[in-house]
Amino acid sequence: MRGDPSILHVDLDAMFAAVEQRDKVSLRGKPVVVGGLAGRGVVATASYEARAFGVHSAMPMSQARRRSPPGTAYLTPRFPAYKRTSEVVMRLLGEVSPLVEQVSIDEAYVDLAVTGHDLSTAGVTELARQIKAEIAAATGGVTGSIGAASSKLLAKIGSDLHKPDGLTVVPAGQELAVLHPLPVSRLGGVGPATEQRLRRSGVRTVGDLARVPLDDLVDWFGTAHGQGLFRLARARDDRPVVSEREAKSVSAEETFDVDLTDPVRLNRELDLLAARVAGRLRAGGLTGRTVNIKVRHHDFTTVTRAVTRDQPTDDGRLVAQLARRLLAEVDTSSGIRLLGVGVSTLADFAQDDLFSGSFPELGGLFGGPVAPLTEFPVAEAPGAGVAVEVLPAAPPMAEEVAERRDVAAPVWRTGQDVRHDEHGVGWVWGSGLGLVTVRFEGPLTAPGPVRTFPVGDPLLHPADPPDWTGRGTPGR
DNA sequence: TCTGGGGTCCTAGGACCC
DNA sequence: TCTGGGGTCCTAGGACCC
Repeated sequence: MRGDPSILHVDLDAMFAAVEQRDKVSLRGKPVVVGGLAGRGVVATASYEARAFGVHSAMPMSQARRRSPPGTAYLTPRFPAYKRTSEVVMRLLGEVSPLVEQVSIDEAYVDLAVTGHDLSTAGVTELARQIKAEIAAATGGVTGSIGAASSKLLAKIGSDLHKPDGLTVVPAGQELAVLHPLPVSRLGGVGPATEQRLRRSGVRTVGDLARVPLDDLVDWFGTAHGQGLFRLARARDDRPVVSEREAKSVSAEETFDVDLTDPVRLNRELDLLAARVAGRLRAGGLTGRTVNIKVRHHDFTTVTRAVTRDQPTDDGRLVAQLARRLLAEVDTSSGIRLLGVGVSTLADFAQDDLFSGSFPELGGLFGGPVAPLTEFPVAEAPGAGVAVEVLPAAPPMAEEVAERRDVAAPVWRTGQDVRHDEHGVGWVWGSGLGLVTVRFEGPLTAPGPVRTFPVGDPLLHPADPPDWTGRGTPGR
């Protein structure tokens, strides 16, 4: 905690609704609800006129419609417009200080300590007043509330204290006086579950929380959360303002208007989501090793599945393929309301390029760069079967051998998958390293020639993989 | 017509390695 | 041949935030 109120928290008031009211005169002074208008939509932002009727963010739209008076405007979000307004404000804040942490599209912390501004309470108050006026002028009337304090915690609480169009400066030394009367739910990180647990022990205000021993908090909430609450209740918060944070995951998900059961349809949706995620990865110059799916059942129970590969990817077809495998592990027969695809364990460079050369020596497979996808000519044994054995690189696993006489069907063993396309080219598809032995056989006769290939990584193959689904490549 | 979409962080358990 | 302990990676789930 600092000795000056040198951290600002700037929060635009009901931003989505405010932009709509700015852009359409007839909406001013009226209840405006922005969010998903379809059956399962929720409220993203309600204007203050709508909030008076009990409408708030995250409320189901159906409920918002019941609460709102006639004449309420229901609008689908126009993100590009909000983004432009956000950029105007962030640019403005960047002129106040070089250290600005944008938390979301409508919120940011500004560190004044790295500037030459007067950090007295009066000085900061005047500065915040100016910033508020500039925001309103630059955005055409969208207002922001500002809190200034000696920590992020108090700055954020301050900006919330007199919304909308509010300004609260917490003088150094006054933190506990401001904090302790507030309900615990005002602390960042205290949601419904934490609030409920605290209430069970008679804790309602931050002041109450400050009287709970550390051991109890750790008991109830675990080490990290427990210690965090202990500190926050005492206004101990030295989290720095950080301007750049690296993304940790990229994901896309969709809630369907009606629950889906058709596996073909589900797979198609998965492909679309995978393509969206991959496109955003590429746009951000990112690649990731872990592919996740999220499945929400009709009863809102949610499961996730994940698989981590050795090499990162930004290839939508590969993400889709892995996502389909993961989905195959989940029982979808009773109806799916939401499907999601994500990529995590991100690397910020495309590793593909490093290994797109020729096959390395076998020795290189063990710990070194991996080979491209292994191809083998199925046509070498026309009209015959092909036996494929996949031997993992690690000797202890060598007894796990996948064997299959018909490579048209997938082989599921040791994470490997064998296919062939209509051109008579077989593919080994998997993330493991090792050797694949292909034995070409005549029908019901003695084994034919045996060839051994290093198993590489499909991601690294420069050519388009074949369409294993038989339904065409997921389109864009 | 209850419950969006994009994220972050934490925990717990198991595998694996030394 | 009764078995320890720490570190790391991975997966699944949950709480939380805007």
